[in-house]
Amino acid sequence: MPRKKEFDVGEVLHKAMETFWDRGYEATSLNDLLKCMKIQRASLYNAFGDKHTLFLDALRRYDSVVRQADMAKRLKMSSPRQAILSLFDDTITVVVERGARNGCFLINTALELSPHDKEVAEFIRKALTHMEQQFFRKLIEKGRANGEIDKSVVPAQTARALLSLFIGLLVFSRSRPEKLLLQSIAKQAEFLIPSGDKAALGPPHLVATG
Amino acid sequence: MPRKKEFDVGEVLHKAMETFWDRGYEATSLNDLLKCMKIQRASLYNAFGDKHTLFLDALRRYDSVVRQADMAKRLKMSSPRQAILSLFDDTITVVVERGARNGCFLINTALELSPHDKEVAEFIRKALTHMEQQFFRKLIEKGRANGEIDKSVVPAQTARALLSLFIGLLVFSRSRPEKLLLQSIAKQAEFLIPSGDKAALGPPHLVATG
DNA sequence: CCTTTTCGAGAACGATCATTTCAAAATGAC
DNA sequence: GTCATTTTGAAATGATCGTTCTCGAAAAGG
Repeated sequence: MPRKKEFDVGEVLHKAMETFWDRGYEATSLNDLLKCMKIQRASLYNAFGDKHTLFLDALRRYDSVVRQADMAKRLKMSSPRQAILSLFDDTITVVVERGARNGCFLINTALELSPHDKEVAEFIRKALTHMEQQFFRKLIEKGRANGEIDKSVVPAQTARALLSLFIGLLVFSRSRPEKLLLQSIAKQAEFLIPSGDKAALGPPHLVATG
Repeated sequence: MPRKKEFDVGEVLHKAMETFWDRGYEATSLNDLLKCMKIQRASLYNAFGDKHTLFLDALRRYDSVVRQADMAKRLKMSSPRQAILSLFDDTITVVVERGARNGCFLINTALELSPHDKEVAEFIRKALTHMEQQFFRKLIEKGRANGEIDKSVVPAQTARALLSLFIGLLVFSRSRPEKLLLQSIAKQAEFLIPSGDKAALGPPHLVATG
């Protein structure tokens, strides 16, 4: 039978993902991709079809390898409340200390392509909904159940607010990656999920300090 | 002296702004611009320089004519707290009822160009900072002063959180323009600036309902 | 062996990109 | 009317876009 592929498909797809993530869809040319993926033109078209298909594959890879993997890791943490807060804290750490200014590939793409690309739009819609329902909402419910989060917190609504705050954080990480600014946002995330009977604290808005 | 211009510069710039706002910088071609501005190639280059300069002009126009004008209007409102909340409510109304899915030109551009265009990045940084300090922060301080907003609210931090929430709202308006989702975010904005002595309400996290 | 597929390296495709150029028409000042 | 100036319409620029194709060499299975 045929000759085997000389490059690892997942590996070069990952490289493509990084480039699209950094520059967006329109600003990334085929030559840019070839350079970073280190494969030939024919190989790219043979393995991935066209640019748009490659982009969707890269987006899917980001969603599973980066986003869902990270979420799964946090969902397994023993403290639901800490799982949520660690997402904010870790994001800040990566931005401030390691200088990661790429934001989130999904959010970047949501703004660039969602209004004009139905296929991309649908994928992003599902990913954001998944993040809202299966990450934030689920963790809030677990936290309420085990007493870490105050019962007054409404899961559905707070999940949406946390996601919104997190999106703001990601936007800032691309345009105003200032530590104090990002920390204020994380602090308010904490404020949205006040501790329950397991941990004693005053009314949440009284602990607001930076 | 010379022949007079046959088009209104501000008018055609406004048209260019709308197109860039809708599609972004890279996805908008010169032909797209010429079609929507209804002027000739030579006229465009004569009046605005090149595409990048035109884009910056459009961005500046958006900032002054759309953003700053709206902020100024709200800053003059009698109730500072309502001024903030009306920004969220009005945005939702425009998105849900008038189908405005363009989001915010500044935020869209922040994600598309900020990491790779220093000139744009600096302008956006200033605009976002202005919005944080001169709109949210100033209104929170006024609200605290006149008793509409509880004294426990920390202006600097809450201003950042509100801006972050608002950015989330704008991102969603481009990718998930669902009324209930957007309203949850607005509700949490309300939650971040609990009423002071002028209006009686329980602890803020107890009023969470849709 | 032969067949099949992928490889590297590149040429070539037509289309579109942003930008420049140019002659003709139109305008306002004199 | 004349001249200077700027618009207009359109053509032409060279570059780059995504995509297809060529071609010989290399590698694996029958």
